[in-house]
Amino acid sequence: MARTIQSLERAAAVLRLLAGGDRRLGLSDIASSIGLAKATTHGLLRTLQQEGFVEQDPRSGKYQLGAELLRLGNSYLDVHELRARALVWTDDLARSSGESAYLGVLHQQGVLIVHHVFRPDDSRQVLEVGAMQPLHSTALGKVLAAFDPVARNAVDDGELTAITGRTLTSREDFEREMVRVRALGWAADLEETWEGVASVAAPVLDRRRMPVGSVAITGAVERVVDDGAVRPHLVAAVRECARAVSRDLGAGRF
Amino acid sequence: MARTIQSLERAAAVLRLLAGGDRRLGLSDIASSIGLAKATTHGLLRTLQQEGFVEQDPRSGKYQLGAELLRLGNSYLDVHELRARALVWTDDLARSSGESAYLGVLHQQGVLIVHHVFRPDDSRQVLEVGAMQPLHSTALGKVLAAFDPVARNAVDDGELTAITGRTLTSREDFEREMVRVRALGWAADLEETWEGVASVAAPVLDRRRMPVGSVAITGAVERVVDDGAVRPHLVAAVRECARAVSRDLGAGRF
DNA sequence: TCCCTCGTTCGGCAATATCGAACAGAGGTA
DNA sequence: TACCTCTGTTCGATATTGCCGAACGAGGGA
Repeated sequence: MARTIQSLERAAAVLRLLAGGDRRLGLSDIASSIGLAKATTHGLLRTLQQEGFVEQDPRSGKYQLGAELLRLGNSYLDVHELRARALVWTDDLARSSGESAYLGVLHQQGVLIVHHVFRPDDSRQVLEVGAMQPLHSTALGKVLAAFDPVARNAVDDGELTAITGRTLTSREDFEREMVRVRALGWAADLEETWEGVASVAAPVLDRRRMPVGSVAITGAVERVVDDGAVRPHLVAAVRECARAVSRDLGAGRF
Repeated sequence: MARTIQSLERAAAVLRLLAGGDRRLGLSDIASSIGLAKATTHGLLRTLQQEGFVEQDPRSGKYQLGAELLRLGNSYLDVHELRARALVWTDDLARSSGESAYLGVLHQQGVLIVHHVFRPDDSRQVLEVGAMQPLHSTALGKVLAAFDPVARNAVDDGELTAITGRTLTSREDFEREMVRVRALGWAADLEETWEGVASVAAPVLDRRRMPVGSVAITGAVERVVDDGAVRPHLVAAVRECARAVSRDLGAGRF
């Protein structure tokens, strides 16, 4: 992994900057943020615009992400093998549990949601595919951190930021939780990421029994938790779904 | 729009190639498809991989799109002003019409779906956000082609490929349809894209009354069409939704 | 086993991206 | 209105940078 193409790295930095700042950015802001000359940044933006990766508001001249990224992101989902295998199983999981189901994979320092099945009722829900969630506070993330050394390293290198009052923030508590997750084979998030929301997750393993993602259900804490503990039938449903997907991927029987 | 950065254009071509071919591609295939030396292509792929835009299967060495694209595509949706304004209105549209609702924008030679509300029942549905649909056969596309000169040019430059037996394939028929859509202010797709499926769409206009997208509902032809014509209350619902979104964008009253 | 093809690395050439400075135009201020 | 200060954009010279041909090692198929 030696020589990389400078202009591509810089273009990627521009895209990531535009993805971070939640509204349009001006050329000068972008140039100074990345630390490049205005003319250089303009060249990058001009090309990215021609390719559809960024768009420019003709009125203000400011730049934002382009539609081509949405199209390519969708193509990524089409190719995603894990997601394809998990489609039917997560659908069943949402149906049988009555809660919304998620499929996540490790990406950079977080969990990337690659599939999301709405809770089977008429409530208004937003799709979270493509969104990132923290590793240390969510059930999806804990499972990955417990079984995937790469994910664990990402947690160790980062901060255990407190998102709610219940988020585990000390390294000792988190390590204890990791031991527990490994022993049980599943993880829970009891209002550690969102107030009033709990979730349960289990790992998906490939043919070499390495974790490639995790499956979870998420719902109001009153429905998911009973008397301080996650309802056993929900745990069983999540674990069975994860096992089914793993089996589809070629993992041996358990 | 003069000088563009060569390596960026080539990297974009690689990504587009990977998005087109629906499975993993080898380095040699990619290099010969784009018409570059293997070493050059490898440099592009190496950088794209480091940035997360492509991933390499360690077993076969083949390349596919990367997760970062999904994340960036999701960020694009977050910034999308039209989509943000349309969220509540399309939700109401799906609810009142009982069919699934779509919001599309012109992108390259097609319609890019930027929002999709499921039909309010328990049926299994796949989310189509990020997918592309043809301009000349869908209601979403016809509306754009009728009111947006850029979209019309895209249709004129392309082929009127027959997707079903009912797709309009002659330039004369299509021009007549355009006149009709402009006169009515809405468009229909009666099994011209999918067998057994019909849809109705109306344009969303910005403050300068230029079309920036279109809103549609789609459903089984038996439910949408009655005696050869689209049910009037569905047309009214779609047009009202489009007007509401347009008003939110600052378009004057009608 | 051989052999072909794969992905990868290396090094020299020159095409290419970079940068500073100057340009035009919009927005705001006095 | 006139000024001024930002904006995004273009231009041209420099040498840095990415490009390509060829060679390498490994894997799979016959």
